[in-house]
Amino acid sequence: MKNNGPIETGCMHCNVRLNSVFNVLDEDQVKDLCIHKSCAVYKKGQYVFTENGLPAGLFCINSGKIKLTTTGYDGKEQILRLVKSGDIVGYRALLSNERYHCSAVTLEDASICIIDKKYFFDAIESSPKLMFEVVKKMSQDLKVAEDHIVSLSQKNVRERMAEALLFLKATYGFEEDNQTINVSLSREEIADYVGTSTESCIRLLSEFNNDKLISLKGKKISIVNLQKLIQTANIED
Amino acid sequence: MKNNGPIETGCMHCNVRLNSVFNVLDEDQVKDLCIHKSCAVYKKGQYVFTENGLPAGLFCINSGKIKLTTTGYDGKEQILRLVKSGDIVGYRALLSNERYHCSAVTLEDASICIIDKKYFFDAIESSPKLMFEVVKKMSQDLKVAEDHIVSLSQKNVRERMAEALLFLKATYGFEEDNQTINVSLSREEIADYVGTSTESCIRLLSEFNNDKLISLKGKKISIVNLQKLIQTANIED
DNA sequence: AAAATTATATGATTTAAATCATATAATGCC
DNA sequence: GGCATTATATGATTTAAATCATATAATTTT
Repeated sequence: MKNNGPIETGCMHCNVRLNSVFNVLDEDQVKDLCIHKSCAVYKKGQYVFTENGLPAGLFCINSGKIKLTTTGYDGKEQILRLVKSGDIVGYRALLSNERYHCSAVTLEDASICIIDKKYFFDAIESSPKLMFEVVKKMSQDLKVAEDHIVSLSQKNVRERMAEALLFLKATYGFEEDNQTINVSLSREEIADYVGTSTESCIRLLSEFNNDKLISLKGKKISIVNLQKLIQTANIED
Repeated sequence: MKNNGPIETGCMHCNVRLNSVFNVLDEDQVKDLCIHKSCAVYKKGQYVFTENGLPAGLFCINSGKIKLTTTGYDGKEQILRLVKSGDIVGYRALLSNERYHCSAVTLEDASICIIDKKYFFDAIESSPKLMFEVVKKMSQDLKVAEDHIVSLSQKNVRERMAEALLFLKATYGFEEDNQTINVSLSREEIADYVGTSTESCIRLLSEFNNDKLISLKGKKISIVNLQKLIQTANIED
């Protein structure tokens, strides 16, 4: 027998509502939001949007992990941000009415909503709360970017590598074993975030492994000695 | 005889109104703005605000140049942004309700307004246009920061140095001679922006000078061969 | 104006990290 | 399953850039 009741997969129960900037909206506003969004499933490695493209709306990550990358000099990739479920993506170009200056690529299979551009603008104009949430998000990303600038400017590769592992842990957390970082990146991708060569990245991970700071199993990295890793990253506070 | 007419030094005629995010406000709104701002004069080298401080309002640069710096590891200074007249400063911490994560220091004598925090929030809530202007500003700063990340990750010091000179030119423009960059930074400050040692910075400027890309007179740097400097910076497009 | 401090300049040396090279392991593919 | 491709690993060499050192020029301070 067919059930004609409320669709359980709607916005009411999705990550976008619970963990994202949209948590400030009330039930009616969320319902309204659902009308103007469309959901899509992406396979690992697919592009959500690409550099120089025009934003059609705001992307909300329902599930899956995404990297924001830009093509630097000689085609070398730079990972600018790492995004997880509940996050919004592509807001910068959208808000400033520009083309994307980076691409978004899924790191694993993902479910992603796109909220229509026009509707998103209406929503933030009519809800200062939502606007402030988006502003806070951008403000946070700006802070992270500027912290990254300081690292790249002042730290050596070993320190940045340790810092990157701590950053991955902070972003994606641990798996059930409480020590394995819950994301799979290639050595090259890690290098593209850290700002080093793939070989140096591999070498340093091996060293950290030998020094029992981390343990390696394929692409999975476990933090074995957090305290020593923090020391290696040379973080203040 | 005393003149009781309109005060000519008010907001109507200041840079903040003309070149800044506030250009979207109408005459009445600007008048209102004036009531809630106070202006102050800063000597070269003075702090406008400092790292970890709490924002009391939004700073608007009437005249003068400002650097935003953060203290990195081992106390090494990092220049994060360079600001000119007409710009707003300190909006990030203010909007996200955080402490400053960088300090603002005047690079020359400056005249700076501060707009009361509460009033600024009221203003952006009541004027979506103003809010969008501020958002665009932050978006721009985020883009610049991420471009800087790519440079620091992928370019060598020589390329970054050339790029920095082009950035200084883009930010502050030329003097009347149409080739001297209109800002005076110490070699150390340039190094703190480029992410290199003071010695390397001095050496590279000397080299550029010998190679007739630039010419040096004290802290004043003139771009003699723009085309070659762009090549040295290795900029695409 | 002289002394002291700080900024700029340049040479010599060291070092971190990139590059080059090659081997092995893992993954995708017909 | 076996072949091809890509990813990881590690050694050897080179190179860019930091560091150390010292000198001179330019500011500040007294």
